[in-house]
Amino acid sequence: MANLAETCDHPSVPELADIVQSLKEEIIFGRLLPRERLVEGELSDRYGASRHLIRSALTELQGMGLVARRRNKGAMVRDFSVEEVDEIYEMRALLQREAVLRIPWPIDRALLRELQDIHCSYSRCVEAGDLRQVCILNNKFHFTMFEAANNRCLTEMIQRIWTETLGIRCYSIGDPIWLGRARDEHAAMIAQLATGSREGLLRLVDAHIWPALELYKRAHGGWHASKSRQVARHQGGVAGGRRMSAGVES
Amino acid sequence: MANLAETCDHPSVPELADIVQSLKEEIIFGRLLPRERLVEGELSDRYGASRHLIRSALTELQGMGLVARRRNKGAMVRDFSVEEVDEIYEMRALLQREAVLRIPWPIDRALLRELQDIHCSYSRCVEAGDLRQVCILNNKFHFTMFEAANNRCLTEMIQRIWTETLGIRCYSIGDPIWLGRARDEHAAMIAQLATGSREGLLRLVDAHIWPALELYKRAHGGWHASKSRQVARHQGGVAGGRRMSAGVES
DNA sequence: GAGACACCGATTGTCAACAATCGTTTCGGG
DNA sequence: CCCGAAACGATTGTTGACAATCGGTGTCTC
Repeated sequence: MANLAETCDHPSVPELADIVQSLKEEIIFGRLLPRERLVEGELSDRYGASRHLIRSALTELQGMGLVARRRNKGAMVRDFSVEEVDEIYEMRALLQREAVLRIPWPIDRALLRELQDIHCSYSRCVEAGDLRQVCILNNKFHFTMFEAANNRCLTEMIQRIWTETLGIRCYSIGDPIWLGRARDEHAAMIAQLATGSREGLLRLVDAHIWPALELYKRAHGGWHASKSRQVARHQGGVAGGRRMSAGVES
Repeated sequence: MANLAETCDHPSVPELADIVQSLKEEIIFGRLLPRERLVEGELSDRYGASRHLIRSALTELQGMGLVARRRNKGAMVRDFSVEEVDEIYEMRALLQREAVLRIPWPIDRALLRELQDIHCSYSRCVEAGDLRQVCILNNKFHFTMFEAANNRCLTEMIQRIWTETLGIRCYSIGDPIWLGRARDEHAAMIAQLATGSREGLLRLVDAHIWPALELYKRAHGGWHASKSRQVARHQGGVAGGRRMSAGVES
């Protein structure tokens, strides 16, 4: 997830951005697992940063929906129940579908070229096994496409779900089989953009998201279904998702 | 109602919740206008709270997309260009439509009853001119309906847009004509739920959101179109909206 | 008089010490 | 042996002072 630091102006003194980025990567690459505690003091030592900075980073991650916090109890990597994951993926499908529907058709040649370039780099990194770069280029590929829909609000919502589900997709990101398959699917998308139909692209983009979900579910097995319910209760009114209550709100 | 503190666990030491709530209300009722600066010291004095608390409140409002911040320059009430507002409303329409499509049909009688009750209270408050309560009940009405779609992710996304657009809808919230019309539309929705069709409800829910947008646009006139572009640049990589990559910004 | 530079006030960002809170363990009584 | 209460250790939340930064103003030179 490339460069939040460069685009997001405020909460990112260089060091803070680094910490956020690092934690994000530890989550997506599975070194930090869901429900794992994030103790401020430990992180403070590990990164050699003041606890204040760590707190800011956690707040930011919380805002991104990656971390859940409970007052006086600390932060943990956010965990999703199977039901929640299903709901999230339904929305992801809806939004991505909408994005594809809004891409001006036939596709702009410059955009197509850009996607092809990204895909080339992507393929190379897959070969080389550079997971970190694969991740970055994967994001770039999809968001270059989604941004063509020309609706910032839509792009932001997809981005939000994208980030939230980092911890879910961590099960597929390291799987060579899945990586190869994703690469092929990207190639197929480009083909549809170049000489195919919008409907064909729609099918591809939609089909593209489910394998990671299946992998996640399999990793959690049936076990997760009951367990997660406990956790859901344990997390209480999880503050991570900026859930909001019936405040006056308006 | 009024108990943000009880439902949202972490970021809401009672006092903090109050400040956030208060600022939110000042924005929706138009006492704080878009682009208005929010100086920490001033707010600290006004609320008699420590600057630290004010900072937290601003961070929270930023997370909600109501406030934009720039490093070392402070916070301001977030402003939307006309183009952005259009994009946001398109998404609002999409999501609300999806919610209606997901409500189990025929409608659950208990839910219908609940909506009717809310609508009764709502109507009374409209008569009484209690704007604050009107707002609260309006939210409650819509979210009771949206939650019936049974997808937390969807509800949260609608909620997010709902909050973000508080500053937009402030133009209609005080208009008696609009209030009466909204009340009638709510009644019509209940009628469709009770004995009508899903398609009828869809049309109503969709039509319901546009008047506020029109009012906003009229209030800004053609003037806003050019002006807002300057502002967009001035706000730079606005950090409020958690905007993503490559400063699309244009 | 115009432009560049340096200074200054206003404002935000950072830090380290202190206070409050939670979960757990231990101790005493039944 | 079991149960409840109090004290402890581990963590998080809060505060006030200090440092860094930005925009603007005044001045000096050409």
